[in-house]
Amino acid sequence: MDAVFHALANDTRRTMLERLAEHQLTVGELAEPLEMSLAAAAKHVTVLERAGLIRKSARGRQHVCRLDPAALASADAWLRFYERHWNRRLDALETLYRTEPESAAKDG
Amino acid sequence: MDAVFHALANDTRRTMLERLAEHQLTVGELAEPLEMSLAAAAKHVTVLERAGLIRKSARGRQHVCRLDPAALASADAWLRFYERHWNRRLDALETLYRTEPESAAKDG
DNA sequence: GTTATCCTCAACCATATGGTTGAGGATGCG
DNA sequence: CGCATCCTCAACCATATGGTTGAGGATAAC
Repeated sequence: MDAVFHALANDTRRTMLERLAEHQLTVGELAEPLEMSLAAAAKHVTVLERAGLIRKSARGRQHVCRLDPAALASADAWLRFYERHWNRRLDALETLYRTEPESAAKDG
Repeated sequence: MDAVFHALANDTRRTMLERLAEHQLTVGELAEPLEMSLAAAAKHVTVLERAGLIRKSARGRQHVCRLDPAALASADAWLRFYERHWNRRLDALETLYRTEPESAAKDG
């Protein structure tokens, strides 16, 4: 889970995922629009792979990357689970504002 | 967005958020169960705060932390948006398997 | 006023991260 | 074969991260 969120915590890598949501792409294709070396881009790909967000397979000398939604689903599940709590808190706060504005203001 | 996912990419901080989903807590209360110094825990709190995930307010010498769901909602929105694409890809892949197993195997 | 408590801040350290370059393996092409 | 291409690997560098300790500010308690 650390690895998944860490992988998502970088705009280059999120952009890669966005592009991979459309087509599968080779490492070179992923690197092409980026203003960094191929080696640097390949490192980002490795981070995504080790987080389980993508899979790589060799096709000749090209390495094709495609999305693996399982890890993303687990991150999503984490957020959704706690979202329930947050919504509960927000509802409670809203109720508090309606009934006791001063106390609610103190709370937040 | 980088900051939000970075903040989530650490188990100590996710645990803090889980606890804050239940009650608001002081920095000391957040630090108490952790096997690290108060200063280290306070640094984690700062990371959460700078990501916009929590808000801190002074109450005497205690600093009370409570969840701010807005940033979490944005992370959730990102995941949900791309989830649509992933699901579409998965559906397409499934269809491909039904109609052209060999070609589908090549694709993944 | 004095002392204890809660927390921040600054300095420091080890390791991780994100980039570079250069070398080289494996494959495709003429 | 000989060479170009795609990519990995290793070494290196600057900076960030996650922890420590020690000092100290602000507030609470006596």
